[in-house]
Amino acid sequence: MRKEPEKKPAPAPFPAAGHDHRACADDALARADETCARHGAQLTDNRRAVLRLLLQSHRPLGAYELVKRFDWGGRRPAPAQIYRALRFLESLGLAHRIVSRNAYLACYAAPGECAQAFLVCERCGAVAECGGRALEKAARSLARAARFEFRASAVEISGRCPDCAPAAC
Amino acid sequence: MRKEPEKKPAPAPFPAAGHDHRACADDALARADETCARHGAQLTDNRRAVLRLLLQSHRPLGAYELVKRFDWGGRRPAPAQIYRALRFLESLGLAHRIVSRNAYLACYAAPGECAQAFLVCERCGAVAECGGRALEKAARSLARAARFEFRASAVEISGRCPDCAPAAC
DNA sequence: GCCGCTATGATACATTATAACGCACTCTGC
DNA sequence: GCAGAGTGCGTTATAATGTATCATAGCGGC
Repeated sequence: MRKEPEKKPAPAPFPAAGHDHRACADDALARADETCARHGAQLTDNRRAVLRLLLQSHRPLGAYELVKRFDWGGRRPAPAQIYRALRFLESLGLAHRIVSRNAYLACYAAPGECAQAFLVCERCGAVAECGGRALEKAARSLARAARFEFRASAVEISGRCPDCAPAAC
Repeated sequence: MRKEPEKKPAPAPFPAAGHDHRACADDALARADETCARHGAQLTDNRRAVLRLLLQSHRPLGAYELVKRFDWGGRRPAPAQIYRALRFLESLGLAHRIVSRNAYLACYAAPGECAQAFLVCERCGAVAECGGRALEKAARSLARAARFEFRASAVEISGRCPDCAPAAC
């Protein structure tokens, strides 16, 4: 999902039917370790647990949903706990906030590859991250034209994912 | 701000220094009347008041900020009141929600012209709506490549507005 | 040991948004 | 005029989301 050197325009951002969640998540977790090491940051138990939950779900989860799922030997962490981890993960690009849903999605892309463009299915809630070089370029040129100093762009495209689209084949 | 037939790439989306708020707001309000008439919807006192507040501020306001500003002869409306009006205004494209700020911005553009791309200043909070034809095109093609059925795209670009950018002249 | 730093655990609180209900008004058909 | 449907208003209560704050624990450096 993340190595193909630009053969297809978009390498099927929604996980395919036979998709192996576990391998995919383990993979991403390993990359997260690397990323943290590279930044001199620690992927503590807390943060790792939150990331793992996000990776397992393979779809965006709300902070309070994470609180519910967080198994802490019976107890539950306070929201602040979760938000801290999320902020950390976001700051390293290991997770993204889907602002239109108040939810958080693990990033499966390789470090440099994640482009902050999201396809959000209105029906099933699935979200795919997809490379938006063209989008970012357009955003940058728009900003430049308005003499606006670009820092980041967040693009959320809503519609229907392939599974939910009405028989588009 | 909204009639120039594509002479400049972006016609200064942030209001200029000598900008006449009142005229601009009255103008937009008149257009809102038209829009409502065209849709067979009523721009009731409540809705008009909320829209006017948004237009006056010329920057995004939170729902509770609107509650505070709403002068109702001493009393204050309940949040629900405001949210209802906002939902109505949004549904007709007379106002937009700036998701990244949980705030609402009046739309100053002519009905067909509003493009749902926003430049959000991180420092002063100003937001400009600006035409994003290229952006939307890129978004559409991205969606198509992922076999995703496009319905709408929301683009929020964060950075510094011309006034807040560090001496870019 | 002691300092400075970072992350945690906990409580409380702030902010944003919706549900639910009954009333008032308007329009329509009779 | 009047019943009934539809829409919007005003109100109360509550849900959902996000932060501030503070004390504590652990860890590395000196």
